[in-house]
Amino acid sequence: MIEYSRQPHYLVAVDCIVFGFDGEHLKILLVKRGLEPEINKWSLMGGFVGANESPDDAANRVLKKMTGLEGVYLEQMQIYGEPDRDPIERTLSVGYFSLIDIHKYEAQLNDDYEAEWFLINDRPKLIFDHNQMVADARKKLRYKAALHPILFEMLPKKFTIPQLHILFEEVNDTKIDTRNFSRKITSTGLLIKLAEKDRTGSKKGAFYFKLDKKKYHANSQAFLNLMPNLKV
Amino acid sequence: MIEYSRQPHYLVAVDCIVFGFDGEHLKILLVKRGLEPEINKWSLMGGFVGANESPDDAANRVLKKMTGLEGVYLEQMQIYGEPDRDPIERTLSVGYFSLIDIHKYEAQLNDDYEAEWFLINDRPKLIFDHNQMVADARKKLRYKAALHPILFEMLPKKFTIPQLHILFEEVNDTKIDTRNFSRKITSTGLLIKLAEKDRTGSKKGAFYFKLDKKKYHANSQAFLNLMPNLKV
DNA sequence: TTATTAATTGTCGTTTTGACAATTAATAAT
DNA sequence: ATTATTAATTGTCAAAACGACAATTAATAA
Repeated sequence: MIEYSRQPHYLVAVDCIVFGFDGEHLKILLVKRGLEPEINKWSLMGGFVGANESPDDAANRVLKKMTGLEGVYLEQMQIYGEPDRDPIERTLSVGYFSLIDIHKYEAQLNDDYEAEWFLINDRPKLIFDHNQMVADARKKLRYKAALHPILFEMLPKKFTIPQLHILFEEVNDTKIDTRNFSRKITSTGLLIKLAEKDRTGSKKGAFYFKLDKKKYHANSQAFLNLMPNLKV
Repeated sequence: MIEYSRQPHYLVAVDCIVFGFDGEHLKILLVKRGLEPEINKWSLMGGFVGANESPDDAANRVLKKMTGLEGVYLEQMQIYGEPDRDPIERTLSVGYFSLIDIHKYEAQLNDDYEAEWFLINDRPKLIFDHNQMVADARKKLRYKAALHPILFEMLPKKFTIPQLHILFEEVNDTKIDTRNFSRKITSTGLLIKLAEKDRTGSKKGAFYFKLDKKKYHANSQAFLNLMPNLKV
């Protein structure tokens, strides 16, 4: 009969794929690894799951420590558990992907943890299976963003439709008709138009919008169709 | 500095939510637990992740052992890792949900493992957080089935549209217009009409269909809209 | 031959979609 | 001051998808 005592025990870690948007391009936040093996190589931000915390707790803790941010969008992706994925000792890692407003990120932490933002399409090779994690996260981000209004999480409180438009194009790596896009986005009923305009980058200026938080949280589970000609 | 050696180690398990369809109702397969604690209580089928296997491997092994089936639909759901979820020792469990053709299930295994099929809406209380796992799996099944043609996995090779119709209604716990349903299902182009008819249960008989495997695998990632008036 | 039953095919107005064009509000140039 | 320029915004329209609803068909039983 199977008993607990005879079973092998493993290390359990979390790794976070942190996405941000600088107004032009999709970026991810990487850190220089601080322990052996592969010390000083680029990796995702991660850590071991402590004795008194759940994996979700651990991911939030790591994120807080390395970005200064709390209560950000964080979603469990999948577990990575090939027996030999860590050469030192068997470690299973729970992958999370996170969407943050890049401007809220506390830049002084760059120094503390040797963190750095990279263009998603121009990033260094990462340790272990972290490259696969990034690829999976990107795919999942695309999938979710096509159905649910999550990309707002990467924009400041006040944003314009052109900003949102560029972000959608970045995430999906495709061109989207501006006219149809703004109609579709406004028809969700999730945006509240503000009186103020953003004048940087255009003569006419683009109206700021903010999220209707109430409707956003009420409808965060609803299926939308935010991408034209959608084929995954 | 954080080192591997100082970190706590945990047991890692898998638990499978196995869905089946008997032609009328959605069912799940449960087993009587064979080890302490909570021995002889109903639980999901699960097991510890062995030293030389990934969690996916472990889930497949458990499923093979307890149902006799290989190569069935199996999808990672999420990890369950609250520190106190197992009273004996900290154990993290990866939840999987699986869709099988209930008729392929090898019934003699009922005796070997004290397994039993239960109506999804009339099941016993389960141990630990397994009740939550079932609730999560049900939600995820609904979500995925609304977008991707996965419910075929619970039907035999030859099936009729009325059978599929009942299954969709069961999964979504709602009535669906038969006329619109069959139009929508056939318009996916995934079904091949056979010459043979199923004569049980109706005078006219319903044509058998089979899945166009080629298109099915090519389009398994595509977004469909298989549920009318969809609001999650 | 007719009644019955469930499967199947059909109708049609409404809504959504997406390709494409025109207008507008500002600033910069003349 | 007038005009050119630029990007944001609003508009048009045909095709497709959607969903409420009805009629027909293929079999068996009466």
